[in-house]
Amino acid sequence: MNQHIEEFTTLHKQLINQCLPGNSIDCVIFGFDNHQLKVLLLQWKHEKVWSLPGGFIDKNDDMDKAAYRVLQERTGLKSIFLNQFYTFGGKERSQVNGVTQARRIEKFLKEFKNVNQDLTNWLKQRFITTGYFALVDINKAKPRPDFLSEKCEWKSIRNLPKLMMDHRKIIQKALDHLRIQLNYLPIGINLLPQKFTMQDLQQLYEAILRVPLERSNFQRKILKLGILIRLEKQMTGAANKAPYLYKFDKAKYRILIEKGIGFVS
Amino acid sequence: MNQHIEEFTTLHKQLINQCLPGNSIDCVIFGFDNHQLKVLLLQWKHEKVWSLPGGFIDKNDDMDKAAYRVLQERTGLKSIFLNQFYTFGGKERSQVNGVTQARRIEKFLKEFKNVNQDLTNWLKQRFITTGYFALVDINKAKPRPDFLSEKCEWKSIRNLPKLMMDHRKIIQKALDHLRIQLNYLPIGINLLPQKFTMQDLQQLYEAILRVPLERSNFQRKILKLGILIRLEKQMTGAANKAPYLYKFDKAKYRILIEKGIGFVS
DNA sequence: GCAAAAGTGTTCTCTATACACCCATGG
DNA sequence: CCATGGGTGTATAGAGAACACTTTTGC
Repeated sequence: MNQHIEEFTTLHKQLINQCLPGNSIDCVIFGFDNHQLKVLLLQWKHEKVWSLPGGFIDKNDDMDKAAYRVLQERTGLKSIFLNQFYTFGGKERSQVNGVTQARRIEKFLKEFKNVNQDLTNWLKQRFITTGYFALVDINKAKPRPDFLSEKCEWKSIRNLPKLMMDHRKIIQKALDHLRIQLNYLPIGINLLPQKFTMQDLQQLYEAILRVPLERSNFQRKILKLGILIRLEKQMTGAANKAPYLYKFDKAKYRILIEKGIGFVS
Repeated sequence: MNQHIEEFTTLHKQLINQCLPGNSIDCVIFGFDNHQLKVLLLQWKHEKVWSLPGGFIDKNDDMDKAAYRVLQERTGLKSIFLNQFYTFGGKERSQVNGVTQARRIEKFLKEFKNVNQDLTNWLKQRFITTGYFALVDINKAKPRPDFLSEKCEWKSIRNLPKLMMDHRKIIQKALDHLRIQLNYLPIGINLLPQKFTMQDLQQLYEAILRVPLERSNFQRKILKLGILIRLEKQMTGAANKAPYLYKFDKAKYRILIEKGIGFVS
């Protein structure tokens, strides 16, 4: 418990003196595992609800850096695909199903006796939050709760738990963004391990788009992009033809990223 | 001058008591005129530099509402196409070419003797700004300067004047966004007058994309979307065939907006 | 040999592109 | 009748979708 008080004292000073008031960032961190698209979520201590990993912006840092730090601290990953997608500035956004975030915070902080009222007030103010979305290799990420939360886990987007504030809406918007991205950017490189089969990639696309794709056409379409390098075969031990493994040709991948599709006659 | 002092006193109270500190919004308002894509800009009093029309967020308003109000006050338009596109949170964003915004504000406010120091400080703080872009019919808009600025004018995006802070970057990002939008949304409805020729529409697309398009193919492509209604011919008096006028079929237009193009096999 | 999955091929349709052609208009 | 721009037609190449066919693998 002493450790908690100390952490809160540090937090208190950091937030009120060092962070921009009223601004936060939230990260929608996507991973792909077991044919499912997943999101990294935190569960607060003494609470059932979950939330997106988020943070505040140091007065001396770019906002992007704040997002980068959150991502790094929650996943342990350094080199990361990270993009801003939307800023949520509704005045009622801290409220969902009648539960206000202010009430939640008050209740939560009362568990820790020694907490300064200033901190409570700081946290209770209206926040405008900027959403970032990230694509990471789920096998390399090592989820770590922050000290406010008990759990840090991957949750399938098809079965999300109860989320606080407008975080469900934020995830939805991130997904919309991701789907649009898919139309003119190759994205697998961030979500898959180094080596993968064509089926892996197809299942990733299917998980994101929520649409079954035709196997042979998918293969042709992707290969024609010219960003994959075919490697050795993968002997699975199953009673069928062994699939090739692929990896991304990072140089060509990067060139393709520059383009996109265009309305050009 | 008395009027100014009063305005500043009102502003002072409004800002410090009524608006969220550290957050602003900026609007990139596009219009189309004389074959050129234009942006609505303001020029401060006693200054040569220009800026985007912007504003602050009332503590009791959604952020979207703040943007809507700015747009309305600067153009006089009510029913408007308005979209958030990006939030600019760089810590050095108020600085460009060595000139800080803080210095500019200080100098500017000194012209008005009676100004409270609190106001100066409030304006000098670090701001995170959210960019909105709008598409309006340039003929219906009635540009109005706010009381801080002298002029409010349309400027061609191909020849922008000197802009304060990171406003040039903001316009650039809005343009990028607009071009991407063009790939899967019809957008002319907001930028053109009720009736227009196919050439008008094509020139709008060319102005946005900065690419010449093939006349006959453009016509077919657009008509196939099924969102245009052909009207009477327009007799221009020129020595050539008279072009048809068109208007948008708003119902079908709206349906098409819902879709977009998709990676679906 | 058989089932299952992977890889490749074929066909059809639709779109994009380039360009040709005719039509309308006013001088 | 001619120059100019508008509307439509056409030919070709490429992409997407559906599906057939062949190959590989372990039982």
